[in-house]
Amino acid sequence: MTESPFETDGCRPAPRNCAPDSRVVAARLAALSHPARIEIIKHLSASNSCCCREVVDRFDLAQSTVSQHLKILVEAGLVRFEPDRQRSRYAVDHAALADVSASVAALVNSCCSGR
Amino acid sequence: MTESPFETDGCRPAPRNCAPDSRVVAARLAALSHPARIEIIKHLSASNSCCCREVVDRFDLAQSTVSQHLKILVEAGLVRFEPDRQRSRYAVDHAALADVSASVAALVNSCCSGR
DNA sequence: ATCGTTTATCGCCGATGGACGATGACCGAA
DNA sequence: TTCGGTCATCGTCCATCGGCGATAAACGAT
Repeated sequence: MTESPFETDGCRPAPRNCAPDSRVVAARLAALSHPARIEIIKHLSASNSCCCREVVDRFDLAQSTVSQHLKILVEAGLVRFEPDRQRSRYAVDHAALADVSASVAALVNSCCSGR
Repeated sequence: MTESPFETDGCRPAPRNCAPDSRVVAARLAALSHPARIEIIKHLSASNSCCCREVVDRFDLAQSTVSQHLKILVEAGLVRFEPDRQRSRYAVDHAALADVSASVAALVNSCCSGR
């Protein structure tokens, strides 16, 4: 794979007149909308950075499943990936995470300001 | 149908050692993780309250599809529903929305504080 | 070279999501 | 009552998700 999670699309299908913004926000929230991935994010953050195996040990999920969740998080740009010898180091991208938080806050604000 | 989306569960499946919190947050984010629903939330908020038809006119989605999206938002507690004659009035629950925002912010904070 | 470990990917499967059209209920107006 | 508009629900279809085991690649150590 090349890189950016949003190069072309990678978002859910949306009706015609949806702001592109909504698609991006939705895609990021989708990455966060699974309990296992939320826990993985927490775990990564607490450990600063982890390899896949550490996460597998923590949760009782198959290694392939964890790898898949990690991939989804990386593709959403919420987690950074760096190969390290035969390991893979995964670390939370705090800026991206903060950005998601800001996006949600902005949505909520836009909803309240319009009243 | 009987009732509340969370009576027993209504959340996504989660590995054993997921904080119950994560399931609740994930469920709410799931409701927000679709571009159409985000746009619907914005529209509801801008109009203060809408009936289903108004939303259908705004987006080119079938009435049944919009109704389904609204149902999901209501079940997630993000939108309030009130029957009004033969119409249905839908309005954003700003408190609930703010709560979601707070949940995400808390997640992000917990990730940053642990460093 | 061989083994053990770690990882990503593949294929499969059941379940869910998202879209639609059709239908029937409800209600106001004619 | 009948008609038109609004709505929720049902059934269907297709795509995606989420889980798993199996496999192969990569690499360090023996």
